[in-house]
Amino acid sequence: MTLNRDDAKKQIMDAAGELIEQGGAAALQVRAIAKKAGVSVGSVYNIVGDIETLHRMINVQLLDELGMAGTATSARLRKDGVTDVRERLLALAETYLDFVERNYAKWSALLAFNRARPTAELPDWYMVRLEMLFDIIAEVLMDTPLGGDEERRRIAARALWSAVHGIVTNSFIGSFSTSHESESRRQIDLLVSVFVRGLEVGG
Amino acid sequence: MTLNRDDAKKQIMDAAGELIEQGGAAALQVRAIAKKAGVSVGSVYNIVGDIETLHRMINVQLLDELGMAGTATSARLRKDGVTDVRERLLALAETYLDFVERNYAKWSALLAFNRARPTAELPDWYMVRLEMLFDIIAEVLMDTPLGGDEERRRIAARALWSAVHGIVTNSFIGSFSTSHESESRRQIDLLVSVFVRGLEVGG
DNA sequence: CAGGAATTTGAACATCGTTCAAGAACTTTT
DNA sequence: AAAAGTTCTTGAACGATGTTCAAATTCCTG
Repeated sequence: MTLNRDDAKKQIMDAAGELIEQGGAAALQVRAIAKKAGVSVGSVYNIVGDIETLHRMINVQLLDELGMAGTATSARLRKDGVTDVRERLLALAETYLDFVERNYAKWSALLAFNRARPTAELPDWYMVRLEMLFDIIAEVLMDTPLGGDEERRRIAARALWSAVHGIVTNSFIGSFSTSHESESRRQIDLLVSVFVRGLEVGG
Repeated sequence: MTLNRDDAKKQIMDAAGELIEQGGAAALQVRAIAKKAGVSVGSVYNIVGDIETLHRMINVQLLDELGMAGTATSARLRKDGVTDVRERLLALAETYLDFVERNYAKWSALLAFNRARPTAELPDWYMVRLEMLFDIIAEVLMDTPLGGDEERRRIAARALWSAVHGIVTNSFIGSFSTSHESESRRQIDLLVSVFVRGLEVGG
């Protein structure tokens, strides 16, 4: 019994994901993928193209999962009637932090993706998904003095998301073993709290 | 006339830097390095170890340069008698942004460095240099209500630095071609301004 | 200048991503 | 149901990569 194309594609994606989780982006090797997925080396190329494309697909899948996690948190907050901006931003940051913790190897591989010199072409597969994440934050910022100014709200949403992203990334790289969890949580808590207070005060 | 060991090392480092600037981390290949530096393949291994070690050396050099740039800005601000916290933080962020712009390929290669699965061992070559950068920020935060609380000041400094780092990284990845410059500057300006206002207001 | 120590060299090796002619499997036609 | 045509799968082969190490070369010392 052989696999049809869709099943084979799923097998390859799963094998690739497991390999990254076990050995990082460096472990994403055609022969290992083929063996784990139960197909030949040539089939990997027929089905997913080259390795770079496969890694891109893994990254897209990962960003989509993150987007769904963010959307789910956002919906839960709405259902629970949580209105406090600080609390909602912290909950979303917590969702992001949890996600990176649970998918650290894949996330690290995503960040290490750009090994070739950056070209002028913008990777829209990345940006399109980032926009969705920004929008989740922007929606929360509706309930601040920024609510009326769409442009500034957009800027603030991107800034906040990128800020949390930077904190999480640096904390994980920095002290992976012991205190990265509480360390990044404290940084996020302080940054978000102070930022929201600054928002609610200023004109 | 042959090269002595120190000269050869410098030649190799320079060649490696040029290769990264031209073709990213993927262009860091032994034979290209050896040819450009005027030594043999074996000598590259005798002098700098393997390619990963060489890339680590490039990264350390880069972080040191960034540290020096930050220290220089800090000194200039002190000499000019600039006391406003917001202005000083923005000047430091501008220094960072300029640095990444001028060394984009090398910086991108640094971010793409961790291709193997992250181990429990913390890369102290990275952390030691990051600490220096954090300290520059922490010094500025002395002139805020956080001045007395050393622990919270440390957290805030790391959070701020990581935040700016995240903004710059995302902006460069996002829209490399046209508006990444003004986009990241606006995000940094907004984040720092709101954050400082929140600091000066709250207890 | 001879002899030993240290360094440099590049061919050789293992392994990587990728290709593609040949075979296997499947579909359509007669 | 057999044949012809089409599509897909396979894995050996190719070029390129990081790394090694015996031989050659250079350097140092008595």
